[in-house]
Amino acid sequence: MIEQPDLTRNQTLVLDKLSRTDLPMSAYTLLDELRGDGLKAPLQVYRALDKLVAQGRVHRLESISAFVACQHPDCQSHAATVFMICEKCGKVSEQADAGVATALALVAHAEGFAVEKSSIELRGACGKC
Amino acid sequence: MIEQPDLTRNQTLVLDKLSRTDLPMSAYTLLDELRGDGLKAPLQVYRALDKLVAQGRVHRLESISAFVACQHPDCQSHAATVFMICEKCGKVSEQADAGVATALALVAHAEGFAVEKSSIELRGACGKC
DNA sequence: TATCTGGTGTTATGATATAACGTATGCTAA
DNA sequence: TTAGCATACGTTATATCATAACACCAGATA
Repeated sequence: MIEQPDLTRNQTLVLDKLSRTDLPMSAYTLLDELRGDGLKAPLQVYRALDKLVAQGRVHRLESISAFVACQHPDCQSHAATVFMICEKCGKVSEQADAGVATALALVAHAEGFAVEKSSIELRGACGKC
Repeated sequence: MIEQPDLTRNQTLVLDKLSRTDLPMSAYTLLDELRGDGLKAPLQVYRALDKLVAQGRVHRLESISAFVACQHPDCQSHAATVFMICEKCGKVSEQADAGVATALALVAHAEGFAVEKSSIELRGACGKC
């Protein structure tokens, strides 16, 4: 288990905002929506996001430069998380999958590559769209 | 087979530059290195990159906002390409793997998700580092 | 010729992210 | 208690990545 420290005010604001939607948000959108709570500068948001991502409570979607709250209770325990990003409705589904993790581990091992982080993002249309 | 049209001058410059290194390059680094060849503005590079990426001759590494020349002769035929990016030496290895493709297809199918593009990037240390 | 398409060049701007600095707060150890 | 340290905060400025909008040109084609 990884320790989950208490969150600071800014971290709480950012995580709450992200948790109340199933859509990814950019750092600047977060900032705009949190101006009413006193946030004024990008760094306030980015610093909070850095911590939240490090703790695994938020994920960064590299392919769209946006952030989503983790949808899993115990995300830290998963090796490979697959994000499916719908191009139509924008919603994101997060799935941990052992088969994907195993297949990726095999590819990495064959190259002698030591994986530290992985980013697996599928773009397309979700079941509803 | 996908048709591979002749490249324009700007596209050729960009692809040649990328092909002469095994390191990924940002669009602005490419621009700087191609100023001697007459390129002056970011759009000249981005437009060339757009075409090359669409043709599969260049890949964009989402997690580092950089571009690499494709290392495969027939990349178009592969469903899932895994990029392993070394955090120490910066080199990138590109592997197409059927096991990964299959595992991802299963995850997507379980969600009813229709995949259009995939981005699979592993960060870590390569065999030499 | 007239027109269409796609590439080009250029200026300006938008979007994402970090550097650098000083301040405040809470903890720990002498 | 006080000194020192680590961490978060606030602020200004700046770096980095990417696109909008417009005019021009060259080749294809009807």
